[in-house]
Amino acid sequence: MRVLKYAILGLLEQEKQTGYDIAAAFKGALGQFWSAKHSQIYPELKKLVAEGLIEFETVIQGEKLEKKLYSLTVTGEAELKEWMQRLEAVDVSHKDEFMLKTFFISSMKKEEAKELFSNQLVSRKRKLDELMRTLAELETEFGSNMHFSSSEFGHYLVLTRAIEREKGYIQWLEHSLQFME
Amino acid sequence: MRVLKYAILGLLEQEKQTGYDIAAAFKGALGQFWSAKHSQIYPELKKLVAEGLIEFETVIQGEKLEKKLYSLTVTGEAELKEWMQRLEAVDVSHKDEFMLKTFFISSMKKEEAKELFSNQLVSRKRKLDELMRTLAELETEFGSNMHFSSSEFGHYLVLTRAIEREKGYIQWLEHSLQFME
DNA sequence: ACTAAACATGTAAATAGTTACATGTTGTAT
DNA sequence: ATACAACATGTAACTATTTACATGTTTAGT
Repeated sequence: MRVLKYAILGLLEQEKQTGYDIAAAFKGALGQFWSAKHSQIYPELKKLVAEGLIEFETVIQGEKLEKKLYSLTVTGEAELKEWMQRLEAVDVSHKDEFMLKTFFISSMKKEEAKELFSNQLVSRKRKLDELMRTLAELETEFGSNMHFSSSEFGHYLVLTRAIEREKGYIQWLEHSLQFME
Repeated sequence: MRVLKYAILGLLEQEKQTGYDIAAAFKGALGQFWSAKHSQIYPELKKLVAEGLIEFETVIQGEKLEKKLYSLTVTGEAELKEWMQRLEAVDVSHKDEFMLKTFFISSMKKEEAKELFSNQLVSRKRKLDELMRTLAELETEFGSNMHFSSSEFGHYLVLTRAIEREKGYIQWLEHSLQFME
């Protein structure tokens, strides 16, 4: 699949940046749906240079710190566009360890299950809170009338999706807890 | 993490079964949240036997087909219980290639984006339909008054979660399409 | 001046997961 | 009878991902 490849191409299309910057991007809203560690990013960058999809210029930061600013080549841009338009099948299993445990709920006592679900509910609510705060920041910075041509439209869509996802999860947890009385 | 290990232990706790049966289980509702191919399952079974968590008896099917019926050992059962009660942190990135594309929506023309979203909407609706049919089957087979002690309670919870997840995704897709006018 | 956090880049080793290779049996429908 | 789908089990090679090892610089705060 090489999804990381396209994640990097997409990030570089938005802006020239270093491997470190890419790793940082995965810590933001994007990280809700894709991420990679620097140990995977640096080798991938090397590979993409070898394939001619990206290139870099070395920039001196401060006195002597060499950093590599990567950017897309024409070929890289074309490959990104091709991937963006590809209509891929929805993949089935979004792995979720908590739901795996849920499937085996019959092997637990009712009180243990409640404990597990309550704990998950707390974590999910905390996460939702965090995401809502990020959205609020985005809205104060760029205004709340987002539209297709806003530079932050992708960011906005991803955040709203993450928020709705958490809300849905929370509702299901609460409903399931009620089911257990 | 060794999550597959626990998936297998959990399945074997429900019932003695073969590697093939385990692979089949991942094709059902469970597969919405965890799955593995037989090429990963068979070596893992071997490893779990070596670790003393499971054991098997060889059974002859028909004339000469040897199949291995695996079951939990006492140690295996204990390890499963320990994992079930563990309160793990919610992991951040549920990887989703479509949402990665969404993050890069600014690199697309409006019409391309609409096409992408419409296509995803169709796929998601189809998937929702499938899940709803599975739930209907479950309800005709076991009745619709599910409770904690129903043998199919885990199955039911997983299905309802998968359904709510798709509904949420669909709503977000529709809302986002409206946003693009 | 010092210190801690953030910036910056890599490699090595291990685990996890997918695709491809490889083989044979059994049950069901025609 | 025969053919096809489902049952059944494995290994090999490759790709993806994580954890650990390894090192050095710059910036901001005290």
